Amino acid sequence: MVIKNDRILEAAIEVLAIRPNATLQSIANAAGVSRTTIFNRYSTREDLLAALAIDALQRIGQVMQGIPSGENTHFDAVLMEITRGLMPLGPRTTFLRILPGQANDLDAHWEDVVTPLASYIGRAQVEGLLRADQPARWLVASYIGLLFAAWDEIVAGELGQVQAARLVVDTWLSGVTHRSSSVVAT
Amino acid sequence: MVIKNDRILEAAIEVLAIRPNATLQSIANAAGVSRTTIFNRYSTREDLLAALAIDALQRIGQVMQGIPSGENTHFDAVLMEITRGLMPLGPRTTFLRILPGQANDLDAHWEDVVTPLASYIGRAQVEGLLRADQPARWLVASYIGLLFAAWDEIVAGELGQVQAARLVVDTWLSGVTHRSSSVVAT
DNA sequence: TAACTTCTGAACATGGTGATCAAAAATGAT
DNA sequence: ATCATTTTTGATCACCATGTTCAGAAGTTA
Repeated sequence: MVIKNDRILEAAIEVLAIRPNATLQSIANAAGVSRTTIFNRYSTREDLLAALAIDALQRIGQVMQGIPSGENTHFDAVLMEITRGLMPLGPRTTFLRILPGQANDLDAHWEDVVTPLASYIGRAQVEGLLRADQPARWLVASYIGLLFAAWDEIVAGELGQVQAARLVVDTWLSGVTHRSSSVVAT
Repeated sequence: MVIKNDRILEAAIEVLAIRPNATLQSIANAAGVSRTTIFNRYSTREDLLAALAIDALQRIGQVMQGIPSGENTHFDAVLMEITRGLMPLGPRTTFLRILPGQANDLDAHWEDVVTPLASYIGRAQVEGLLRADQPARWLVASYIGLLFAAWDEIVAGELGQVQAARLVVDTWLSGVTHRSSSVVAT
């Protein structure tokens, strides 16, 4: 799956990040393109928004593809690498939440995109690396939840990408309760 | 702070949950009220949306008020109680994310609402109950992140409120790594 | 140059938002 | 019950973003 770099999408991300209600005209201006051209490519405004979300999902998916499908030899290390790879995508993922959530087929895309992670986590659970007293689905959901939290903090300027990745992995694996040593090597 | 039960707000929650782009007219119909009346109370559409968000925040704040400000004698128990209290608010909190996030003053409201939790967590950190190698701000953010994850799962019908609360607390405190016994009593 | 595709600007219809206002309905006080 | 006040209502209007159509310009490929 090739992720193409569309001037319109890039401009839309910029403009909508500042003003979510921005006009298609203003997006067209930012993209250096006619408003008609936008309609040529995305028949409705909602289509454009959906394209933004799908683009974000594809980039997430691309990172997730880096997850090995074999044995979990270096679980923590792999998890950290994936998490680091995801950190830069924060600004793009805003649209996954702002989007008209209705019963769109984004959920299905999510499933696809997160599949490698879900499999990886599921296997780790079977192998005894992750606790088995929680639903596999929750393990995935909780990781994603921390991911969104980290993205928010990064966008808010409260965390750097490296630190954020470390916090996500560390918190997800070990929780926030005080203990002498961390599971993940610093 | 008294949270009033506005027919318009309740109708808006219902209608917008199904179709986020619903017209004010349809909301008015659902509320059994004239469209003009909506404008009398909320001067713009965005105002109405903001009112929904603020309402959700107020309800969250009300639960947070239940956090004791004294010593942390039963940290886990208090955390669980608060988490359980928050679980039913899932559907209302959708608007906190769907909202035109721009530079509205919702962030400030957030700060206010979460203050009791932040203080509570900060104190627990000082007392050695929670790990001190992570920013206090992240401890709060990660909890909220798991909260949103749980709300999503509940709305998706994947979890019940009781189980979801347990997962949030358990995961936040102890993480997902396999260990023999849970920190939180079941 | 010629065939073809994409982009563009203009014009138009549609529909939701927001404002205005006088009449109607509900509320409240005496 | 009467009167005064407030709220609601329906109707009308202007405005603007969306979405459509289309002929011509610009760019591409052969």
